[in-house]
Amino acid sequence: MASKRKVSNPLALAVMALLYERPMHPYEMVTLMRERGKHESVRLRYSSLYSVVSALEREGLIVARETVRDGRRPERTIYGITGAGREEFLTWLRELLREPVKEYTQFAAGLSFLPGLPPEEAVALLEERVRRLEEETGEMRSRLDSAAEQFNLPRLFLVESEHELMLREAELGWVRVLVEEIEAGELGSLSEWRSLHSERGQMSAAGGGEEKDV
Amino acid sequence: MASKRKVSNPLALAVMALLYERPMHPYEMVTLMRERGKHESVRLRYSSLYSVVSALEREGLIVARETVRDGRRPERTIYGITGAGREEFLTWLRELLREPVKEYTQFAAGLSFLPGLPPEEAVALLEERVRRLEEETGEMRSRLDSAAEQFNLPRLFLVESEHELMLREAELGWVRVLVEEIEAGELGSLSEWRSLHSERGQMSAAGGGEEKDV
DNA sequence: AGGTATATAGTCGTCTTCGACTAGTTCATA
DNA sequence: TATGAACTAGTCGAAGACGACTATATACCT
Repeated sequence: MASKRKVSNPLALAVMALLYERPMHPYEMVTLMRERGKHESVRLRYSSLYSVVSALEREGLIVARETVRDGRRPERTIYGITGAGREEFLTWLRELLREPVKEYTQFAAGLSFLPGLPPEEAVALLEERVRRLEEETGEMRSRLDSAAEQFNLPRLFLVESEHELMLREAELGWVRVLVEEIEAGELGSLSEWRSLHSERGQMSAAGGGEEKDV
Repeated sequence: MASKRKVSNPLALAVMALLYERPMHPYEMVTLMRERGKHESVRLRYSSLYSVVSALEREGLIVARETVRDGRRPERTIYGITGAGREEFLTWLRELLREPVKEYTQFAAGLSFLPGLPPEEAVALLEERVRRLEEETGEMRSRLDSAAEQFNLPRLFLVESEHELMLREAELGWVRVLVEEIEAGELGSLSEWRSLHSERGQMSAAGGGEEKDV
């Protein structure tokens, strides 16, 4: 399973989902994705969109139906989904829901090199992160609540936003505890940690012990 | 802040971190990253590594020190970090720890199109995900415990693995609840949801209501 | 002696992805 | 009525990332 897809950008999934509903041209896809908040969960960039659309067409998952011209605007090509496209959409979607995949986050990369900073600085930075996460999650939660009630949209259509909020809140709780644990010396002796930075800013071991292989 | 870095692949951060310790050649970086488990938190690919190293050299963040040849093996170039490289490493690391950044996950993309499947199938897929997550988190936890005690490595050097495990466990709990909520009709009426799929497999609204903008 | 699996140490070409740019249209406003 | 912002609808070139491939050395097995 999880064999290589010919068009692997998740934006392609969104394109197929939209064309599953009805034929439309790329710019309309952008508009609809924005209206529905899908650009919060699927990275949307014009330049990628047009490449993705070409790739999908090349692979026979969508087809150009007609090109229309509106006044002197550039002409717009209207695409529709094919049978193969419908199948691919469903297969892909099932796979995404069924199979957890490893993601590499920026924060994980940062944490990997935490010993690269002295403990006091690490604590200060993480405390700043806590503040920013508090603000961010607060805003997410209120936007979520107001979106739900204003349009009385079933939660079904907001589930990805709830997921994002959940991840952020989990991170927030974890970082709060992490800060306390660092201060309590529970990650390792603070003096040893500090000593990695003693000689004129040179680290003697940025990555720590030699034989970690988790 | 968070202005564009000239070399933005997180692998570059790892390269600078390693060269902060001492000069070495690219293949040795791979070996060290593997030994220390850094490839779990920073995506490591040979081909990317060599591009990243060239880019860092081009930008003056690292320099080639010497090239040595060992028998008839290809020659290896040994790189060292520059002053600019040290600064860039620290600045970048601070930014990663201080500023939360939005990440787009595969699962979030999948969730966005959840209404594209009938509720019974969605539940089945998510239950399968729960099983896989249980297995995965179980393995992660035992590897983490054994790594800590076998080498009695301070937690400081495992913090990114703890972070990853925390995220997975949070997801697991959330998906379990989600399944129950779907079954209880708390995301929206199951019959309405089903009706999106009634006409010979055609969806009438893959993305749901028209005016969501969370 | 021969075969093969694994570790070493990369190169190359292709496909993807992105940021920057173009260019016409509509609308408010001074 | 000129002017500048915001919206519409993309194109293009360059850089980035990845998979597939190459080639030697060494250890192990039979």
